[in-house]
Amino acid sequence: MNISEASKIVGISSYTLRYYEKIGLIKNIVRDKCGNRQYEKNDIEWIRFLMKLKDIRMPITQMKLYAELRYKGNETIGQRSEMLKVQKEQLLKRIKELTEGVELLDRKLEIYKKIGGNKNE
Amino acid sequence: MNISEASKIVGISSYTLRYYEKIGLIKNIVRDKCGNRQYEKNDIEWIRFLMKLKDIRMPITQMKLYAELRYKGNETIGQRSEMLKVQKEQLLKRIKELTEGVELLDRKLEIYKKIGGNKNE
DNA sequence: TATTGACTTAGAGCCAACTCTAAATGATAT
DNA sequence: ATATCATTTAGAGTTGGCTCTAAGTCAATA
Repeated sequence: MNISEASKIVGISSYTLRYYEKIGLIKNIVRDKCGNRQYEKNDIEWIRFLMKLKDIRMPITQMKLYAELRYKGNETIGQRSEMLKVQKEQLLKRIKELTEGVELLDRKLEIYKKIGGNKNE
Repeated sequence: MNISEASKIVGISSYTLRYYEKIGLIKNIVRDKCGNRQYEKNDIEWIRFLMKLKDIRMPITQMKLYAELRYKGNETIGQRSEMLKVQKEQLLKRIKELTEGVELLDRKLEIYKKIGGNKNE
């Protein structure tokens, strides 16, 4: 599939797809006879995985490192595991912070309920 | 307390404190005879609350709206409650996404364990 | 009195992560 | 054949959120 189709199915713009390639997150995209990018199934899967890493706030620099290891093949699986473990720890920490954030909001909402009545209801 | 003391106790730079004032997140800071900022107890509390909102990824534009309502006084408590409720919903959604992220990482780590052995151990 | 040091301001610079522009090429539709 | 349209590239511009610089003021100390 070409770039605009790929763009649609992964949910990011063509600009961004080219940008990811430019900075090395995506590599070895096949070109057709006109020189246009032809994204294949496993490219799409990889981009989807990248989007997941992005969702969980892995910075692009980290993703790039991960991508480099991936493109080196199976002998880097140990290193990739380590990276993902670190990422997981950070995620768990973050989830804890956000959960505390919810509690803070609940406390604040409770206070507002007491002093303000509910003028918007 | 002056700006550098305030900076230390809230954990953000003097630059950032002035920037927050410039964009309207913080207002009405008392000045001493020399024109230097004198942060008071309730200023510090407000800044700490702002930092919590920031931690939970409320964008500065939203924080600014919230700040404007706060500086208008108690008649805006209804609106502020609404904002915090929206923020809370977003947070809960985010927590769910991150929890799914942890699961994704666990699945990937399981796969790596199977195919790669553990070359880093 | 001279200098040191913390503060003041307006505005420039920086970084991440896009987002877009301009100019060119090549395939398809009229 | 000409126009239209998606694509290509390099590189410029944008946004959010700071971060710093330059030039100046003021109070305290040697």
